[in-house]
Amino acid sequence: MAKRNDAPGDRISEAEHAVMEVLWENSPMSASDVCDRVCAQRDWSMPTVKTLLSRLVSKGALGTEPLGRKFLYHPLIERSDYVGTESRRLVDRLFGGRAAPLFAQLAENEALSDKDLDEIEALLREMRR
Amino acid sequence: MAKRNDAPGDRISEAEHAVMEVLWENSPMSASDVCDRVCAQRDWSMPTVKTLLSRLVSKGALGTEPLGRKFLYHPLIERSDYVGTESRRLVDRLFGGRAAPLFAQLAENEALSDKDLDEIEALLREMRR
DNA sequence: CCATTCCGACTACGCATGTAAACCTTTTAT
DNA sequence: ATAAAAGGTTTACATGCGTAGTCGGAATGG
Repeated sequence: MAKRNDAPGDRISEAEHAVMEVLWENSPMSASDVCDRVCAQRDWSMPTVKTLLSRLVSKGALGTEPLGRKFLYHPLIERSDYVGTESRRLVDRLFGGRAAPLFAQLAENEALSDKDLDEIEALLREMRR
Repeated sequence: MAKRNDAPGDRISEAEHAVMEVLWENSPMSASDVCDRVCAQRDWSMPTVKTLLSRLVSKGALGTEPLGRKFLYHPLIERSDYVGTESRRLVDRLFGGRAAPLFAQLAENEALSDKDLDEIEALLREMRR
């Protein structure tokens, strides 16, 4: 197996991730639209969002499609891929690649709601089949 | 509530984390001993390890205790705290704070061994009580 | 005692990141 | 048509991080 990186380029930083989130939620979007959403959460200015968009494009995480003279941005990598890669990174780094200790950790920190427990149980049962 | 950071200072970077790992495994240790262990895994040189140790000390993650003219380093923060904080960060950032989607993600990526499943099931049963 | 060695502290440096201003071109409104 | 607005590109800059060299003092060996 080769690199597990979907984007040919580098890693997506945390700030960049916030931008990705809004584009994953609502796909082809212009820079100003992205700014509207993102700047509502983080307190960023337009130039900041522009920079992040550019970096994501050069990292191969976003693609652009010209609409008139404007650009529409859309993700080139799947959210599930990103999330999967990041999750695995954490599990590898902190738990020697084993998921059970992670689960135990979350349990200990009371980070598991009843709903979580139910859903996990359901998933478990499903996987057993 | 204030800051969720255990160490009064800043975050522990990934390289720093590697140093913390060896000290969590074997607590009061001199810089050269740390270097021996760490440099076996990552390909670092002594100065690099020294730098990381210093940074960890100034971040409040490590304490030093003079032994002769040498220093012995030991963790000031618990591994479980660090691991817990990091896990929660990831869950918050990627899964809206819910653990079940993380679990689903790992399941989908086949990141769960049979052993993991067994252990998680056991934990689940235990928590239900 | 003097040279070598060991060690911690300080300095260095390039790259990523967070954050943003300046600039240039094109469109739009007056 | 001309000024203003909109949008993408370039440049900027401080901080953090990965990685490492140098310095100065203490210990040790001869």
